Amino acid sequence: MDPSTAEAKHLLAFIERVERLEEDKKQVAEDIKDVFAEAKGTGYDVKILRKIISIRKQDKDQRREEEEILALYMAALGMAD
Amino acid sequence: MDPSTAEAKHLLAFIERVERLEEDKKQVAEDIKDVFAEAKGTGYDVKILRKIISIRKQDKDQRREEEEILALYMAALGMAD
Amino acid sequence: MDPSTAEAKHLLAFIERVERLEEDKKQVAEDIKDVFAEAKGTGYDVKILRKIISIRKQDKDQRREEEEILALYMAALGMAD
Amino acid sequence: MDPSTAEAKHLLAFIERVERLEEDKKQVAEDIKDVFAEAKGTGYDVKILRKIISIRKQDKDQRREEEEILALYMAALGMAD
DNA sequence: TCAGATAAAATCGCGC
DNA sequence: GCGCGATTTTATCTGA
Repeated sequence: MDPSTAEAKHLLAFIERVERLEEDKKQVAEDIKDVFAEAKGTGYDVKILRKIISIRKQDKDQRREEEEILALYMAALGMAD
Repeated sequence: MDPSTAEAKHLLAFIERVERLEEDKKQVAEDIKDVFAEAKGTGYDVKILRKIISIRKQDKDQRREEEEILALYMAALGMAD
Repeated sequence: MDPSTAEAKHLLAFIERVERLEEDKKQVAEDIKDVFAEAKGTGYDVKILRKIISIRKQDKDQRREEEEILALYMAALGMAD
Repeated sequence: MDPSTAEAKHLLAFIERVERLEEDKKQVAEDIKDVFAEAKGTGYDVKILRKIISIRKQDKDQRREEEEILALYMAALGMAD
């Protein structure tokens, strides 16, 4: 594709937007690692921290799922939510 | 590879074992679909069934995770479990 | 829902049938992993094994499709197959 | 653990920092999906876009690696880079 | 540094 | 046909 066409520029714009966002994501992932490293330096057991976070996440997910099934039940019973 | 060598036969044996197991897996997946189809025919809402199953699974996972973190805590405290 | 009603028992029966089948499926999936692990221990490259299996699967699908097309032609020509 | 202790607050602070960062990461991931969705709406084939991005990433990694090798050679030859 | 475990992406397939 | 969910593959990460 001729890179000077408007078409090519349009395409490149999308690609570069994604690439920038992926850079951001990578950066955030590194920030998370840094926090764990800092916690470890303060004496915390990283494995336990991860497990706590995982359980808290499951709690949240479970609550969300329960709300969803409630909505499904209400829809099945013809009730607005 | 010459398919008459012992090497080739050995390789083929692994491949065919996997292929048979994948057939089994596919069969089980179809059985599951059949059960949902039957439930639907009996008047159940398949989406709700799936959601219930999903929540029950989360319950089980959560219980398992809680046991794991308990074990981690006990290990951290130097207690056998 | 009152879990003692026939309705609830009926529902639970479906759910438990699916759960049992999902257990089976999980078990078969683990068996497949075990075979790959064994092959790996024998010196095979698992990634390549997977590739071979995938290609064989494609071949089979293609052959099946060609047979179906052949059957269609034969039917169109009024020939039994 | 008594959640009112300084210790518990300290722990919670780490956990919440990680949780916030994970929220951020999730948000960025969604932004990426949005860009792809927009590109799709403009007529692009998302699969191809992903392929292009993947190739560009490989190129970049390769270029970086080549620069590193070059630096190694130059260092081995006693040349500053 | 590597294997094993874990998590993330991409692809596939179903149901709506 | 399109989103959504499930599955599979790929990448990342941790512990030995």
